[in-house]
Amino acid sequence: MKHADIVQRFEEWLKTKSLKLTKPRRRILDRAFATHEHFSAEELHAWLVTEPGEKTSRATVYRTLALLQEAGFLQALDAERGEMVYEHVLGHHHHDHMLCLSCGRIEEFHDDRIEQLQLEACKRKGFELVSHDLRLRGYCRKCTKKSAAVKRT
Amino acid sequence: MKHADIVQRFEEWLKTKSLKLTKPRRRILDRAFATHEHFSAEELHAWLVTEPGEKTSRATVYRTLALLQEAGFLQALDAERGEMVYEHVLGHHHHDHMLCLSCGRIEEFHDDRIEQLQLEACKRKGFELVSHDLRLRGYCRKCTKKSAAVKRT
DNA sequence: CTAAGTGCAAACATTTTGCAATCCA
DNA sequence: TGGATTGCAAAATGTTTGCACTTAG
Repeated sequence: MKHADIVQRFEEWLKTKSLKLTKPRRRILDRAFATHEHFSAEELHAWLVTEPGEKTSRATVYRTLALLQEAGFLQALDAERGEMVYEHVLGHHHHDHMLCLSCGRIEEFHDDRIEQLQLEACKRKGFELVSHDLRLRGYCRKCTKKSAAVKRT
Repeated sequence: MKHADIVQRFEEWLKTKSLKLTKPRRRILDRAFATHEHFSAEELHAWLVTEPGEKTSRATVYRTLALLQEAGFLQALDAERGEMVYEHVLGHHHHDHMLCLSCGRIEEFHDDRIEQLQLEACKRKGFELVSHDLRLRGYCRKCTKKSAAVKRT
């Protein structure tokens, strides 16, 4: 999806709530979608402070990230580093996460069969599923290799 | 497993670390295993303050819960209520969680096939799995019924 | 014009930590 | 006796909020 479309969609969503697409919101939206990595509110704020442009307060960053989540543009993920990290949702498929305990890398994966089994489990328990998240903790390929190399030494 | 055994095991584990089974630790252990529900550090502390017995500080509760986790007696779970909740691990099988968005209820479920598929996903990605947690968010049977009843009204 | 939005700093909430006093093997 | 432990209060941390001023439409 083109960035202009994203901006337009956000503006439309805001309109339905009688909210405005202000300059700070616009800047936050732009910057959030300019990265394709996971990022935290604090990181995003740091970027905005560092990079040239209008000043944007931490408070507005947090408030706008909340709006972007509510609007379904971003999703928050607790990657267990003490702060939430965000990722794009718009135009992306659902996926789960592998968290590397060594380097902090966040890897994405997906398996429809797992999702299917989740639904079955819900049916068994009479649970009406809204959302889920599956986090696998361990060591990514790179870190596994590195540690094997150390052992060999 | 009998409580006396749990106490003994904890004492042994502590010994391997040159740590002592003190009265506060003992009291925290006892109380933590006296409930079969999920509980938070704050709740546990409140129980200890309310119920008759030696005084126990919040700090010691947090510190001891950390030890019990490290020893593999308890597991922390982020049930998304702003504080960690704990559950027994000793003598219990692994399970995942369903979190009711309406009443906060935490339901447990398990499916070996899901675990198997997780392992497969890890193999595909070259990820060395250490642990995982799967959280399903939605509405439990009770709350689903209740909301259906409201609609009917 | 005026509801909505902003920055700032203070407030929050949970958890952690420094430290002097205390305990116990 | 000395390392481990405790309680207390202060600190840490990520996030939220109250408020007076500003802005968008």
